[in-house]
Amino acid sequence: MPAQTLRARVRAEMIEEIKTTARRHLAVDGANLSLRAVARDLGMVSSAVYRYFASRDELLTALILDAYNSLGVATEQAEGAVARSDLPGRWLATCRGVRDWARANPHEYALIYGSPVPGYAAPQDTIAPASRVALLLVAILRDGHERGRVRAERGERIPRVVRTQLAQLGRQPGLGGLPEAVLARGVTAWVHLFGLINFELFGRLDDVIDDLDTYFDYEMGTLARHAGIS
Amino acid sequence: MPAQTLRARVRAEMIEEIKTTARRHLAVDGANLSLRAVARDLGMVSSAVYRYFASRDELLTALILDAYNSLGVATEQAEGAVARSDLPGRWLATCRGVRDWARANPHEYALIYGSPVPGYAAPQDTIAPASRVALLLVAILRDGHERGRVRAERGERIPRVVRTQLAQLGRQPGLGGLPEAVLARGVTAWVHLFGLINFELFGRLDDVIDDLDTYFDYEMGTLARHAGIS
DNA sequence: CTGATATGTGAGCACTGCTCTCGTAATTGA
DNA sequence: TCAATTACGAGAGCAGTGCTCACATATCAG
Repeated sequence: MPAQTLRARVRAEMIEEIKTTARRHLAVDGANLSLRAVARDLGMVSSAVYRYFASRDELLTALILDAYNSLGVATEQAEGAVARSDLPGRWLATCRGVRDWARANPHEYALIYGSPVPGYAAPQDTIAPASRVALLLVAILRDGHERGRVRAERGERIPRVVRTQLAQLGRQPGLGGLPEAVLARGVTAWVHLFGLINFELFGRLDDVIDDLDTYFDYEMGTLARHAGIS
Repeated sequence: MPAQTLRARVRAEMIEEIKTTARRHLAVDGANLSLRAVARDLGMVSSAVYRYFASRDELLTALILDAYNSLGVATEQAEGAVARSDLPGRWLATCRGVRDWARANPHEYALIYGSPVPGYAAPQDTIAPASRVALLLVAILRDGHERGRVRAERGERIPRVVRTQLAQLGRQPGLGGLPEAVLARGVTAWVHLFGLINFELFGRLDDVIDDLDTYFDYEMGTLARHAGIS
């Protein structure tokens, strides 16, 4: 007799199977995912799926959560493979990690970084997985700052409102003790990273930049230097 | 007897009416627009709509085209209201113009800058309206460059591949005669502008930045300075 | 072993995009 | 001016959708 009851185990497998086939359908149909089609593929009747997911939205939410975590681990692995002291290397690896995952899983990326489906409110438990990449960027900045190799650019004037906002943001767990100027660069880089990937994936750069690999690295390098990473 | 035949005129009005109610539905249902619901609102049967739009996709395409142009004229008007010599003012007005329009018409914005609907290929006639904002940004840079007030930052090294790509891009109509370094900043700003608005509209900055008005202006100012606008 | 629970089935409802046929109205050419 | 053509709206119908419900069966806990 296993630790889990048989029914619980087969249920977990079923959930995984549903999500897997749903992901496969996602790559074809995009966000308008058909529960019935997924059920058909699994050889079950559509109403049976509702034993596992209360609605189509709930299935999509599960896929979104998985996507955030999948992106998170992929990026963290890429970043983790670089020597701790190599800050620019870690930075670039992080950015590339996001982009590579996005290009490998464009539909899942669109699911989490495209337009939100109307009336769909992101549940509370998605916000932690959703911030993994941002935390990774900040971690690099913090490491660099602690080693004295990331310094706030002087002479730049941040509006007082923004500065206090950043200070407040810096008090959140995981963002501790960074000067506002550095944190500001972090946010800028975070926005630009996903902005660029969005434009690339959604074809907005198609007749603008050919060699997107090189351009991406160039832009991320600029961001890194801008953030004070040497 | 009018210049247009009566039928042609009432047809044009009908098309406009359909698009207007479709836009209203868009603000509620989001991108999954119901042709039947639109028809119901207009007191006609669903099949009648097909006399005006061959498919739901075609109606969406028309809305997309209108949205691009609406965003274009709004931004161009905002930019046009600033004295020609005030380059930072024109820049900020342009960026604010985009953001204001996006915030005023979030669903139409999502339609054109959110994830593309799967299997939907942007028709050829959308690319010109889609580039109006970008051309506006470049026009400001070109004006500044001609007046000798926008100078390429020295000391920055652009990869050769990117540089030749930018040179080729600069040969396109409307982008004439800008140094690659300036053009590079223009592209960066363009990406960042829409990246930031995306993050704002899609709620990604909700627990990060409170005073988004100030932050936006701050970021756009940084971009302008970065692009060499003084 | 028995009662409770979890799961799959199939019918059904209201909705969707889209097609087709059929009258009717507006337009056009002779 | 009149006939032929064209444009348009109505309505039925098809295949698909998300979702609910009653019902049967398999699995569990006590």
